[in-house]
Amino acid sequence: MPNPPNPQRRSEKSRRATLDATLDLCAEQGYAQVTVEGIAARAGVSKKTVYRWWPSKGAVVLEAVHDAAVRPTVFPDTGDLVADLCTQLSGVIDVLSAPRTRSAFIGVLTEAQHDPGLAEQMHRQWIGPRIDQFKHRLRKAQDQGHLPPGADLDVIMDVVYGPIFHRLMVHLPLPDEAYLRKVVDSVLPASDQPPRER
Amino acid sequence: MPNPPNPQRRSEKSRRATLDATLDLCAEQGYAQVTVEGIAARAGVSKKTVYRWWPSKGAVVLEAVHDAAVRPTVFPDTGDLVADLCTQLSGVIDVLSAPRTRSAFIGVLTEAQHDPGLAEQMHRQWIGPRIDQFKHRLRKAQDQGHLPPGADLDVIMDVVYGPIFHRLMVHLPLPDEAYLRKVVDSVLPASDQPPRER
DNA sequence: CTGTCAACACGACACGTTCCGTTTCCCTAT
DNA sequence: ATAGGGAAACGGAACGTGTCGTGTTGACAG
Repeated sequence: MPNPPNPQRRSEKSRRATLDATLDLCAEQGYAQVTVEGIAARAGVSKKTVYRWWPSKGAVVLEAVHDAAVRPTVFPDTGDLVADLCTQLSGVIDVLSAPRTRSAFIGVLTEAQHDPGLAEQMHRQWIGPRIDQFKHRLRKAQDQGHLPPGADLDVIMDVVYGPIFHRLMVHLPLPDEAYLRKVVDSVLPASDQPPRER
Repeated sequence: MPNPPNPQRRSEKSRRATLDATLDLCAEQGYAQVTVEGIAARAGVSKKTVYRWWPSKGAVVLEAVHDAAVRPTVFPDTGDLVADLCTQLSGVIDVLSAPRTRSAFIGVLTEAQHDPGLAEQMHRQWIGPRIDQFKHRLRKAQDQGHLPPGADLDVIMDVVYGPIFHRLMVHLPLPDEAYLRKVVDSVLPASDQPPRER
């Protein structure tokens, strides 16, 4: 019986080679053309090894993208809500534009639509934390009087992130900084002037 | 050499059976599990026949969804912009919620991310016309003074459709009517009535 | 701290499956 | 007569699994 492998003995070298090969291949051929066989070959790794640690191609790509994208998309907190929003959104757009991550990102996002397991993992290690950070930042802005207490955080989140996903799905060019600012401005209830000073 | 088939002699019965079987199978098994072989078998049609008229599974599903979704998502014009927006958006959400169309819709949308030909066709016969209708309706509202002349139609479109795609991709429940209205209200520059004080 | 050793992750390769997209052959309707 | 439709089979690609040596690794003894 295949006992679950022991993570302690896992070869970090193989792991890295696999993830790197994955992003490279996604960039070169596009997500759909990438196969587990191809990844293994490029990484100089056995297919068996890939399947030992990941259940599917999607899972490999998810980890590869997560690995590469977490850093550029952290949520800053400089005290200036609008600026912070724009910074974070720009980070996301960069990841969605950079050749090395774009296809992999889109691929895993779309694959998660058909693979419940992948969707669950993506949500747990990615989407969920982002949403929490986002709302946390917005609540803080509320406390500081930069945002009305009654503002609907869900609506704001949808409206701010929505355009990126909309344009992505519909194959329109992604928003640039100026456009982003327009969106952010158009939706954030302009109560920037403190109702009460902090 | 395979001459291009003659559309005049095409069997409408086979076409319908194929499209119906496609939606059924998508609903039953999910888009990813559906195969051309399965479609042909369910439709009582030869695989050859499918490939004679469509280049790929994605193309079949695109036509099937388009066929089923065009009617419920037409853009109304009652003179009331907010109401019309909500109506059309509800139509889209219905298609994205109904079991028979949901999986097929999402499937073709995501597949188009990896298949340029499919993306092009989807844009030509679907997305493009919708965008045109949308902007046409908004310009009319501008002419009638229901929307400020300076309003950025692209921003409005992104912000209004964005939440649907965002929530779809991120696996959150789709907006309901009340939520939609909130979004629409929050973004439409309220020049609907003579400038009200706020 | 160091040498030993069994466990186990690894790479290589081969296997049975599934589905693809195409082809062949014959039938049928126009 | 022509051309689309149905049945069946094809080679090819990729899947996910299994086997088999090889060699690295971590644990333990001294």
